[in-house]
Amino acid sequence: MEKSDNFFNKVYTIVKLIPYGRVTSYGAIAKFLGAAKSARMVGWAMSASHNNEEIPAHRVVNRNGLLTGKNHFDGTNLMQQLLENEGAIIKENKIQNFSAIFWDPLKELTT
DNA sequence: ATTCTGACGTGGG
DNA sequence: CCCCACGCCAGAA
Repeated sequence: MEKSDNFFNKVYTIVKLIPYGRVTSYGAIAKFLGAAKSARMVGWAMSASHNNEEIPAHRVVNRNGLLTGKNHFDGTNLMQQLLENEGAIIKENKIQNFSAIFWDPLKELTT
């Protein structure tokens, strides 16, 4: 049934490529896929990733470094704990050192 | 078909 | 950095 969900596959690939202790934003992935205007679709695909393989969705946050999707995880602060476990500083669902651990596929993945 | 909402982004203040 | 308004694409009611 893999009609043309190529978009999803790409998102999963990028997220799975995110190194340990690193995070990226939906917009960065969306732009990398050429759908910068559809950053929402990235998050939408992420919701589907929940049913797919083990995708480190906790490493994907919005451009503000805010854990917008933490509400979609199993627990209440599961996403935050995972990120903190990787060395991220989170306060009130916000990554303090976001700019420090930010991983841009357009910059790091492509050269 | 119409309307709302949503794991978002950008621009202006 | 935070808040407000608008734009975008897709799915659900």
